[in-house]
Amino acid sequence: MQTSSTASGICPSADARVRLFALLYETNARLSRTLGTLLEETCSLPLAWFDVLLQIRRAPDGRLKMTEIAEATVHSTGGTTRLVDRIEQAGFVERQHCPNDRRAIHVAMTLAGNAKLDEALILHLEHLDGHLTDRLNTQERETLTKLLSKLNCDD
Amino acid sequence: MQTSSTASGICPSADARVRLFALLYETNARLSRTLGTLLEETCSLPLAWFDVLLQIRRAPDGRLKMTEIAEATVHSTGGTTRLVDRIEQAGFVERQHCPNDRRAIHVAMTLAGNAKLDEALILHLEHLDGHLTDRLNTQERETLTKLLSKLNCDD
DNA sequence: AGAGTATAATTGCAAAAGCAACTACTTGTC
DNA sequence: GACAAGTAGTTGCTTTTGCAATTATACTCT
Repeated sequence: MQTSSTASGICPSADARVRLFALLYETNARLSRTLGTLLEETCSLPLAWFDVLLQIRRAPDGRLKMTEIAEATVHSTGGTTRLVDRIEQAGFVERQHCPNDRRAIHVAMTLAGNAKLDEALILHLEHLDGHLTDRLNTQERETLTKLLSKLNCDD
Repeated sequence: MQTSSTASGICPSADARVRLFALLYETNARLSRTLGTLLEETCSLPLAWFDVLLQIRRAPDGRLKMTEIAEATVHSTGGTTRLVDRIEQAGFVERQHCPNDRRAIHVAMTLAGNAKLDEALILHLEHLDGHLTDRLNTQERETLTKLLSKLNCDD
């Protein structure tokens, strides 16, 4: 089986690698959309906010700098500024001055943010039960995790 | 230092399923972003346009209705209308009246669209070589495809 | 055939996000 | 210590997108 060429009689749009990427793209879009709708409707929490709150909770010391949030959520720094603006305005996070570096800002969760995230995580787990756990068993989920991890490391 | 509450002792944000979803979300975001930048810079083709062109090429008869594009690309119908507007304005697709159903519209590729897609697919395959093929072997890619397919079927 | 419902696409409006320019601060070099 | 270069975050502007309302056409049931 010949590899990437084109023009040679193979149709690149049918290439297994192209289909795999498309599948990843589409699967994520579908899952994200249904989860986003669920969180929005039941919890009034946009998916992008959920993502930020989750990243902050995961951080070793419970807070992240703006650039770290941008990196973790795969947003531009400009987009992150305004995303955090909205979440802060809603009272779920707060900006704190960073003592070591006066340019930097620590973003930390508030009590309300923690409570909201707990609430959202329950919905998230229910959603995953209906879309992930019921379709892949534990072993399959572990395999998937391993494979995606390999793809996710940055160059 | 206390982990953020959650009453029961288990921290949902560390749950393997939650991490798997986050990994999918993030992996897709990263790959899409690098591909999008590449296509945009080298080929002047937004990733969303590429996706539409690819879906149309995949269609059995080389054209799709608006709703089918919306479904396939996981966009709203309103968003799709304007997305197709832009692609049409650039000359890569054209709207055709549907003889059976006067409400519906067939979207088909133009010669320029086909050429552009070919060009983009070459870049896409190069990108995949650097981000997919070099990290997962054939077997692993097949496994990943199988697992994602299970997740992708709609309810 | 006609009323009522369902479907296909579009449009107005508003929210969200990126890029590039900018400010403020830090670090490295001489 | 001062100047150059690098880094953190914000803002202006523009593009893209979704949601809800709208229009036009098709289907269904009596």
